[in-house]
Parts: sequence; C-alpha cells; structure tokens
Amino acid sequence: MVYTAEERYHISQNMSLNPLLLSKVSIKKLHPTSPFHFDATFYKPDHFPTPDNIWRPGIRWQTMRWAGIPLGLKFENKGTLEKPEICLFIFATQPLNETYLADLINEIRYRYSLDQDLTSFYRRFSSDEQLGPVISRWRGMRDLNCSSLYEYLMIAIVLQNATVRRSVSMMSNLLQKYGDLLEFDGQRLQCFWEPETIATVTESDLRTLKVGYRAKTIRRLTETFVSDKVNEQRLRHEAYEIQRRVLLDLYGIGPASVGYILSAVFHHVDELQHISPWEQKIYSKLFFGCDPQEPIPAKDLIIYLTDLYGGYRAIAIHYFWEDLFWKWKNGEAEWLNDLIKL
DNA sequence: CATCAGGGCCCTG
DNA sequence: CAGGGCCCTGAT
Repeated sequence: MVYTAEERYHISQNMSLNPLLLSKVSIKKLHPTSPFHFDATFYKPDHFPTPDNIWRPGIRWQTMRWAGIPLGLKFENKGTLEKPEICLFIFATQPLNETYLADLINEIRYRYSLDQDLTSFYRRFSSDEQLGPVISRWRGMRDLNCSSLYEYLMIAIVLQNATVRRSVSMMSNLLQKYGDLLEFDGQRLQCFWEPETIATVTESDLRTLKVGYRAKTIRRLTETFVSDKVNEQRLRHEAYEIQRRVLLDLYGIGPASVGYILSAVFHHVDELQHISPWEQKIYSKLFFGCDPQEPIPAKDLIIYLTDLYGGYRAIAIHYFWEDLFWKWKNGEAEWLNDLIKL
C-alpha cells in the first residue's frame, strides 16, 4: 500500500500508541439505489484528510462510534454503476447482535445517502450545457457524510479561519488526545470521541492542542450535546427552517458551517443561502472565467445558480465542485492552488 | 525581526 | 450592519 504524505503523518503519530484491536467481524451486503458511483461517493478530493478514514479505489476504511461502541468499517465495491453492491465489513471488539446491526445499517444508509434517488436531477440537467458533461462524468455520485452531527460540528470548527494544514493538525491533535485508536483489517485509524468523554475537559486543556480560541466553542458545543439540548435524531425529523435556526443558534456556528451541515448532514439538495469569499472566487472563475481577485458578488452568484439549478442547487454545486477537485487532484486545475490555502 | 491573513463567527457600537 | 478581535502558523 502506498501512502500519501498526510497518511504517513497520521501513521507516524499513531505508531507510539496502543490500538484497540477489533477482531470480531460481521459482514453485510448493501444495495444502493442505481446508478451508484462508488469512488466518487466514498472519496471527496476537496475534504481535508482526517485520520479516521482512508480510501483506495474500490475501498474505504472508516471508523464510527455507534451506540457507544467503536467500530471499524470497510466498504468494498462489489458491483457496477448500474448494478451496485457494497460489501460492508464491520469490525468490533465484541460480537454484535442482529438488532444492533440492523440499526447501524439504517444509520449508514441515511448518512451515506444510499437510498437517494437522483433520477429527476439527471433527467432535468443531463442536457444542460454546463452541468450535463459533469453529470455524465460523475453519474451516481452522492454527497458523503460519514460523521454524526456532533462530529461534523467539530470538523466545521477546526475548518474556520485556518489553512488546511492547520485544520489537519488541530483535528489530528484532538483525535489523538480524546479519540480511540482502532486497529482493524490492517489499518490503524482514530475513532471520534463522544461528547461525554470531553464534558469535563477545561478550555486550557484544549488549548494545549493548539486549537486557540476554538477551545471555547468546542466546550460549548459539547455541553449542548451532553445535555441533549440538541439531539441529532430529533432534529432530523424537524422542518428545514427549524433545523436552520437550531444550527444557527449554536455557539460558533454561522452561515458558512450551517450551509455545509444542511446539505451534507441533513441532505437538503437545494441548500444555497450563503457563499463564502473563497467559494465566491472559485465560482467566479469556474462559471464566468473571472479573475478570482475580482469575483462576481456573492448575491449575484446565488441568483445565477438559482435561475439555472433551482430545486437542486446544493447537489448541482456538489457535482461541479467534485468535478473541479478531481481535476485539481490530477493536476488539471493549477489555478486552484492559490485559492485553497494548503 | 515584524506583520499579516487564513476554507468564520462573536460581539460591540 | 460594519469592523475589530480571536489562537496559531507559515508566508512575506
């Protein structure tokens, strides 16, 4: 196995620690709706790398904590675009009963959008001048969210006002200190902590992990979940406007983070209320060929995207975005280098 | 060496 | 509703 620089960094950080060995395996077959693009769904070149997962074509290893039990998941592609099948290996320290597994599979189907039906999206835009070619390249791709809401909030916090390199370091420090190192299927990956685990941690404890002023935010968000003031399962069943308001009321969470959460975590395919400056520059160049230093005003971009892709704005943007970042990963979009702030 | 801005958000005026 | 401040880091 050949590792990237980030993976080698994570591995070297993990070498000295004692992993929890997950030796019991359960195996389940999953059948997503068709078409299903395994690699474009299970790997997002625009996500900053975190040591809780690793991807290779046809395989994704991922940790997950479900009902308090740390798990190692291995998703293996066993099907085709038109006849999808995923073999899911579930690693744990103990055997898992069928009730637990059924519940887990339900959660995975929800988080990974395995039951999503995009046929109306494809029908409407497959001959669109801009989106059509992108759809034909990535047909069957879903948005990916492996995390719980709480975990996603932690990711959003380390993302804010930081370069990618620093986000990677903050996330890695937090996982090493408060997560659990798991070993399964020859991989060593970190598993997220539960809110309860860091409920009594002080702000200065967190600051030693070089998260800076985010320490306060991490504490306040954690407290919100420990006290069950916000509950992910309940919030899932609320209306869009309620979800938006609850999320905006969270300390440290503003319009940029909320937009990501509503689309990725709660699967709202039409979410587009906010375009942040770095996204604005990229859209201006992508859709209008503008110099990123003189971008189109964000409100005009929203009007433009709403006119063209209303009803499916988040998923349409996701397709454009991933298409662009796959190109960038393959060295075909060098102009992005200056805008990504690695 | 100092200064600055970064894949935001809070708080103040 | 505009703008300063926030932790820390690497770029200049």
